[in-house]
Amino acid sequence: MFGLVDCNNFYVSCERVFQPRLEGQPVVVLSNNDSCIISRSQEAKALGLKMGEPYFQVREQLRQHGVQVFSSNYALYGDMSRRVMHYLGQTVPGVEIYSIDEAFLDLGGLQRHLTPYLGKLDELASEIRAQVKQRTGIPTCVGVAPTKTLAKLANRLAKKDAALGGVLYLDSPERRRWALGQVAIGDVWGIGRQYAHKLTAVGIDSAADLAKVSEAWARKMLGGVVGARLVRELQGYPCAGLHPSEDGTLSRQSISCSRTFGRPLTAQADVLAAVTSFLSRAAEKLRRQGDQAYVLTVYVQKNRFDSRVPPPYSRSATLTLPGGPTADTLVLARYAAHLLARVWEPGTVYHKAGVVLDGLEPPSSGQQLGLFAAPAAVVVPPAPVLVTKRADLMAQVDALNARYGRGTVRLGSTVPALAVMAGHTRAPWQGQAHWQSPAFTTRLEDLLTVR
DNA sequence: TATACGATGACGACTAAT
DNA sequence: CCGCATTAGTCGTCATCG
Repeated sequence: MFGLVDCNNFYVSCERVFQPRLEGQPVVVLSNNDSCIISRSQEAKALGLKMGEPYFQVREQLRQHGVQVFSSNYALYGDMSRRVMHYLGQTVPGVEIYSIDEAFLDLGGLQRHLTPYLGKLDELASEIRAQVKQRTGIPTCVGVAPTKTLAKLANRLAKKDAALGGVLYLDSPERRRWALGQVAIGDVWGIGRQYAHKLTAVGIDSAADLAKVSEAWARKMLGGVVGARLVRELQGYPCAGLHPSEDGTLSRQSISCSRTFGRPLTAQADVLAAVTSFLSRAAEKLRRQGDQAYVLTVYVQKNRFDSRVPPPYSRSATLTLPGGPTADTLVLARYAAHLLARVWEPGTVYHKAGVVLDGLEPPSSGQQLGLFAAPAAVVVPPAPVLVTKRADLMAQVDALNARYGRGTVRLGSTVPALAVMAGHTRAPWQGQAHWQSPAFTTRLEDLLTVR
């Protein structure tokens, strides 16, 4: 049996925890560079504001209705997420952190101290919900069902119907049949816009309709094995297990960093500064995870919303690192510069860039190489003492940046000389964040004062 | 003026090895 | 040496989800 804990309007809820005046108010949180709406309070949803809506298109509407607007504050949201996940980890034996605001729980074999809840999983779910609220201030809903897909579905219904008290346990086939009939096809986990359109065209309008199709049909219509699994899960047969998150953290298979620029860029030196900066961030995340990367991708994007700009909007270049896996920012940055030159088209106006680290694996010790090992003849191991010095250097840089703030120590190539000479404090690729709340939980000077 | 970011997986085209 | 089939891997693009 699976539980799904999903925080309500998570980013808005995080802002509300530290600013109770926001309760009952329409509130939205904007994405990076104050571009798009990415979190809405119930009151904001009631005004018709949509997820992903560009800010500049609704600015007037927000002003008219007195909507409280926030730039995103990921330091705060990440910290609140850790608090929620930490409590869940302490409480149930298996927790899979699915996203910043969601976790799957293994409610199959409960530990002894939870056995009073056996057969009363709705009571356990209610208790978890109440404890998360009390300990972190974050409201949640909990769905419980025999498969992950049904737990997602139960969670959605728990959110929709306030009479359920934030919890729905699909404990019987009858309840499951009822629940399937309540959910529109496009709201099923794994059914996006394309599939929803395809399915409604042939009269499949609800989760219940989809649960009735044959496996062969699902394979044909919904991308092979993925579709077959989805239908089986709706029928109550688990096809996906729980992947517990080790000590409350998530280990990624890939790490990326990308941003839309503060303004369109045409100079390769400016984009290189951006790419190098993104690469530095990605490499920091890589080292924090304790891994090395074997594959590096750099991509650049034009403005796909500009009708004068013809597709393709994006170009990428990927490289399997000739020197083998590394977590060294300087090594990675050197290759990133080459990859940027490969995708660069002179005379193009660029809008966004990003880097991706793939083929992540822990540092290999001695001769032992991992999944992505190159042929032995090609592997040229650097002198061990040098590796140690470089690893030490990276550790020192990470420590300084952690202590004195991100960007205290950074690569020279992230700082375009012209920008410095012109006295700009902000690099041309950096955006704005006009309405950021204080880092209530992670910066000493921003801590709340209680009188 | 202005339209997110990050993670995952699928697929087609291509290459190398067997 | 070539042609063919198969497999694994690489690389670029696209779609989906939260």
